[in-house]
Amino acid sequence: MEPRLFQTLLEQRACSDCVLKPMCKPAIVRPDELERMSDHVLPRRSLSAGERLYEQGQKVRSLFVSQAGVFKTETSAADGRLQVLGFHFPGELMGLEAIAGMRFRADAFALEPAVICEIPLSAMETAASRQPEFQHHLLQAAGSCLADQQEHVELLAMRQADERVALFLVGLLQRAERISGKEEASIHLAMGRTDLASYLCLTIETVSRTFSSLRDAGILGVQGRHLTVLDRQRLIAMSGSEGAKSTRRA
Amino acid sequence: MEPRLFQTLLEQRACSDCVLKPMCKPAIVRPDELERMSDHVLPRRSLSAGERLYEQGQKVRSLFVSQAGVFKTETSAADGRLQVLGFHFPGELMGLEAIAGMRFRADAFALEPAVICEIPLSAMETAASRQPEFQHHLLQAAGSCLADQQEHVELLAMRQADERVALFLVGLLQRAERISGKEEASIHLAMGRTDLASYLCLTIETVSRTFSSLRDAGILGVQGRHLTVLDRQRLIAMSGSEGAKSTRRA
DNA sequence: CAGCCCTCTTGACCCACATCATTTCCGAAG
DNA sequence: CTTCGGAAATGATGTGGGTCAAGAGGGCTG
Repeated sequence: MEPRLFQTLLEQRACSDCVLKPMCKPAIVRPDELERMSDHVLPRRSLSAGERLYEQGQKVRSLFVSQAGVFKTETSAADGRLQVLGFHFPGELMGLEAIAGMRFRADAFALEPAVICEIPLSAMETAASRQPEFQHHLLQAAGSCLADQQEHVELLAMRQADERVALFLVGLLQRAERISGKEEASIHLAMGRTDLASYLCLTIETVSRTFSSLRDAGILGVQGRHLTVLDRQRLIAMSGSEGAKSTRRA
Repeated sequence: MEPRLFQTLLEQRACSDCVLKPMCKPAIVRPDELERMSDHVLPRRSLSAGERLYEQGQKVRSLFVSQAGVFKTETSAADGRLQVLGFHFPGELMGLEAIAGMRFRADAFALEPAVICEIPLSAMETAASRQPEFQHHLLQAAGSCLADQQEHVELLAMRQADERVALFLVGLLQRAERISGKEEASIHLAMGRTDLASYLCLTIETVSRTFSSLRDAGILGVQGRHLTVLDRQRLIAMSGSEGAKSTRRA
């Protein structure tokens, strides 16, 4: 796919599905007009790959929604250990977990060149008060974040490494398909093995070995960060339900 | 402590700190008056130990806040595996993660005799629109839920069993102290070893062994569900920071 | 094209924790 | 008090994946 086109698709999708849509000036706009729009109300900012969006401990003034590009959020413990808490795709809200303590609880990094929409907290609350519809969207978005986090816990609770990897891949596939609207046969990983391993609470060696065994089983084609789904059914089967062979734990 | 008094303390604390306070009729009321109040706006319900508050898959009409008693939320996977996702203390919001899909994603059970406040979604959104202060509280509450979930992930990412247990206990201690307002030397576990193990992604045997080794190390007194903190400093030290001895993982 | 660096892969070994199997504890019922 | 049953503790053994150690690509720069 031609990059420019891909970018445009992302843009359409991200904006048409964005929690901030009701706040963003060209809220309801025909998709074919989106491309040439430039006068958005919300401030935007471009980030290059690896650039930091916000920093753990920093005071929260705004929340963010990726408009293009995938982000990761990552905490660093006192002893220096890093832990990837989540990956954030276009249209997904970032930073909500920080508003209770008014400080960001993690660093956020762009994993690839990205465009971010910023929403000042004060503007957000004002808009939510005035527009019940937006308030509703906001609560829905909060609920989604929470549901995502729960899924992360459920993923970690699947103890076999291959189940975790499979479940993660199925999740990626679903997110990609929700964006493109069609069934995808390939996955491009925005993150490296290190971030992947951290997110799954495994080592990079284990992730690598798991990919290899999926490849050997004819389920997945693996070329670095480019994956090809060869046997969708078996991949889905591996991602949890089939387990139950041995293993106890309540 | 006399049960009646304890109940009263819980009641004061839960209500004075409740997200729903601005919606609940006797919102600002002197603590000494709370005890004899009975005409609350929000519907309440008593549950006995083990009773289910809501069920996975059920349509969401209301959110809940425990007013007294600890709850657990637990998902059951297709293959029957159960996973405890969280424990919910008085004053904490339950069910927000469900509003994106409009169905509860987990079962909720009272772990002990409990009183629950119910808030219909429609009433909540209306109130939030009319009272910016309540809207603000609600968003803060959503942020807290999210932060709690992140802490759960961080807990699971601490791989050593004893670190997880120590971190969990320190968390309980903090919650108890936030409620009572003073430093606590003992912890009463509302949950059994099975729920504890599930939450920590360990087996009950490992939890039990970890408790024993904490006891043998003179850090903790263990009598079933009643724990005594003997060496607070070492317990806190174990709960993460000290790690970093071996183990890699990014 | 060579040299370099960085990410990923693969192999060999080992340990923390799961698993399986008893035993002990403790509260409720009689 | 004794009996009973479920929860918790303890012991013995096995293994998934962490750890350590080498390669193997693959994309830069000179």
